[in-house]
Amino acid sequence: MKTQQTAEGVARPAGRPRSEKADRSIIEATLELLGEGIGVSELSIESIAGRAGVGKTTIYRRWSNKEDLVVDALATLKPPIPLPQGGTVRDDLVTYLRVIQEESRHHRTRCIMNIAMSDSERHPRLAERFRELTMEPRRAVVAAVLRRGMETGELRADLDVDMALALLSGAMIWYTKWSHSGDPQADIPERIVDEALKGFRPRTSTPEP
Amino acid sequence: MKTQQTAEGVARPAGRPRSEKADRSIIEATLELLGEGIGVSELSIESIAGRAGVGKTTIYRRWSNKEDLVVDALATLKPPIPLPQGGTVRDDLVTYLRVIQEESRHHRTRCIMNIAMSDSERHPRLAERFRELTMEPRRAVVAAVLRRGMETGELRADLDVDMALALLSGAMIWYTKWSHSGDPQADIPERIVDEALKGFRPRTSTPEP
DNA sequence: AGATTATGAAACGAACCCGTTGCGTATCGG
DNA sequence: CCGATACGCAACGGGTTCGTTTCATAATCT
Repeated sequence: MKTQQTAEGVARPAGRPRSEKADRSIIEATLELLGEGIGVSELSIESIAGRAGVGKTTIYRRWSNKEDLVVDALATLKPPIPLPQGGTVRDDLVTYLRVIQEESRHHRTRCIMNIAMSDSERHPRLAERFRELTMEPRRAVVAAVLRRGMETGELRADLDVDMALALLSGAMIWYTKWSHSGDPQADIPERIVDEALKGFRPRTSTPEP
Repeated sequence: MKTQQTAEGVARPAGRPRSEKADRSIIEATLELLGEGIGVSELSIESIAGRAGVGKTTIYRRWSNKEDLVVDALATLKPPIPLPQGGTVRDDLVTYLRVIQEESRHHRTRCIMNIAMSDSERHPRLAERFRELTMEPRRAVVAAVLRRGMETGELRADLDVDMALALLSGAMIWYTKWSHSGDPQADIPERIVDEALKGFRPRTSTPEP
């Protein structure tokens, strides 16, 4: 096996190197198709090859099965890193939910989300990948905001962070999924946060600063 | 066109009548397959016919396309009508979420839910049918509970019922979807309700009766 | 009996998609 | 130049599903 050291010291096998352009166009074609609503099971290697302007051989040489390809494709999705980190906890939460709401307007985002939610049973690796790449970073960001609020006293000191996260994110998902007839509803993030902060019970005195 | 009046006064065309047994087995086979995780797009008429022990002709004679069949199949799903209507609002809400949680343990329910959430883009008629058959009745039940609480003073008089519903249901869905590694988490309904009732902000005095 | 319609089974041609192979060409190292 | 590998393309045999048609049989009404 003949190899050679490049200037950066990376071993390279003999022969024509693989085209990075082909790599990118395959991944991009995959994401495009998924973003158009094609489910993982309906996604065909042939359609990817056609969309990418690439021979099927080129795909099979890189990935042995469809799921591996989709996993790698999802891995290239960079989360827009919604880092509010500014004013009050209330404002940071609203900002965060606004990002989620804005994302949900993009057809592509909704389709990817659908894949993550529905194919989690049949494609656990996909679900896991999506979790660690998209869900977990955001969860951490919001959790940090909540914990800051618990320290400053803006939130209850005994708040259940996980549960608060579920209430906020769940409500946002609920509205993006079942908002009837696609009405804009621009103020949903504010309303979610305010309702969650206040709680459902009446309060006699308002301890807000 | 020769017809005849039956005892109930229903007009009947000449010739061999359609088999109601075939009707039922086709619908049931459809629901079985969907309940096993087969998506609407992967669902094939041939597989339904095979499962139902029926010729494809018999299916095509009744439904002109797959979506119509699935719509009719979903229409036969009776919601278990979770009607708490008993003690405090808090207990009724917990009872309701417990029903949702219990349902989400059944594989069939999860699959149907996935179809309703994911195929809503490509099959709006399916989503609409599911909405009016499953979501709406439950929404009405919980809304009634919440309104009762607003009258009795157990809940804030200015509570946003829709938003409260989104927070509760959204959080429950969130946990059923992303509960890591399938841990039981039997107390989730209580925790959701209590956290939602209390709200995130600290309170100085507790106005509960 | 005779007319009429439904049923299940089988087969049809067409369309996809699978994963693989062969082909001529392109791009690398030596 | 030569060996090696990758490329796009076309074709392969094999599979599934489509929607339709044909056929012998079954059920119902006149």
